[in-house]
Amino acid sequence: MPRQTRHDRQQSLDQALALFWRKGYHATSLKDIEGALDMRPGSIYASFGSKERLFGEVLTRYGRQGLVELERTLAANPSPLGGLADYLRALGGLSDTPRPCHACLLVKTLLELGAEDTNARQAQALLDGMQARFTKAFEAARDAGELADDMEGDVPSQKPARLARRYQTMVMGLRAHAEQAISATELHELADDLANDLLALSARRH
Amino acid sequence: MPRQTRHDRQQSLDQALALFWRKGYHATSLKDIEGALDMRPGSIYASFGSKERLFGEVLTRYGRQGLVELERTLAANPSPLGGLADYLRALGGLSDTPRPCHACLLVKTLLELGAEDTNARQAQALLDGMQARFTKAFEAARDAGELADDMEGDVPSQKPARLARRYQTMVMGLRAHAEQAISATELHELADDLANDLLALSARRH
DNA sequence: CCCTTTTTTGAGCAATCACTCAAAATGTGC
DNA sequence: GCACATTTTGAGTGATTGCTCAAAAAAGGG
Repeated sequence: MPRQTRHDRQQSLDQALALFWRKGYHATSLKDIEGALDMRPGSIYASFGSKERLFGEVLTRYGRQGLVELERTLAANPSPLGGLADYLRALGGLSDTPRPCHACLLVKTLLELGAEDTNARQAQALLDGMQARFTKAFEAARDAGELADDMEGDVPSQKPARLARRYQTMVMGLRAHAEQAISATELHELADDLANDLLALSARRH
Repeated sequence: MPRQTRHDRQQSLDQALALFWRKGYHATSLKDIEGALDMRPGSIYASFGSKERLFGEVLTRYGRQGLVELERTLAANPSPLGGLADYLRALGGLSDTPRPCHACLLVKTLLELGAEDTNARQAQALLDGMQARFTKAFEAARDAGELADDMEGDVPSQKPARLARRYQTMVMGLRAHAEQAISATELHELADDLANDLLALSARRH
């Protein structure tokens, strides 16, 4: 029977996540990781293989958590468009919570490592997953009649996939903005404005 | 009389800029810099003091160039709101030009180095400068009667400062989005959609 | 309590990091 | 061509990087 390990793998990943999220990939040294996980190099390499692969697992974990949170927010609101607006507003509350970092780890990774790196591709794939979910939500909004069709025929720029792209642009921008020295009040205000612009998509048809 | 230097300072800065922009701060080693500038360590340190200070000068140069480009775009269009829309569309054309990187160096720096770093603060200050210019443009738009005042009184969310914040959010998001593996066509489409959303601010009043 | 299996340890590896400095090279004024 | 002032060189600094591996420690099962 395998002897039980001293450290919980998921917990170690969470600690590594907080570290990478705050400092970024390159600025996080193995010394830092040793300290955060309270593990010696040998154990770390036995468990995770390399710094690069550890970061990969961290990214996956982060991506899954983010998707779950999005799903929960959308489920809490009967209106698809309202759910998306709520998600924006929730991001505006980022500055209140004691997160390690306000910007999205996936975006940070993509920008730091460049599009060719393996882990950056992983981040890219996870971002694509988020965008796919956004598209589904906009489709639901359309089917529920929440989207204004300005003219009779369907307007290309109002197609769910393109709305989702614009929405993700806002989310990325908002979270990057949140990394700046900006007051909690101003961030709330900004998120609220963005949410209202989104809701105007349905209001405009009247 | 001082003997003339073998290298042009501005040209060296441009080469360093391309390097830092592509690889980020930490991933750029002095070996890389030596290669790009064709200078030996001693010369580099005599000219720029340290890697950190070199990066600082690079940021300043980048920021100034960006502001000049914004100014030119705004000046080319008699309508302030139209100018801002043009700037968005110009960013959508990023993927065509042979730039070292699509994302904004200031945002990359802010995300990589975290808000406490000296150079990140510099990046922050330059971003604030951009935002201030956006605000001026929205003020001009309002004074030209280009902004819809949905109700009679002034709507807080339509104040120039808040519009500028939202606009910068879009710019940041768009450029971060451009770092992803996205086709040139899709990026144009996205930038165009964002520009049209912006112009809708004036169209809505009818 | 001992044996086996698995995990953990931590000194130490080669490579690379940002950086220094005395010496060589290179212009300028005379 | 010479003397002076300045720039450029590049081998080499100590520190740190990600990582290895033989040995020690720690849990079952008997």
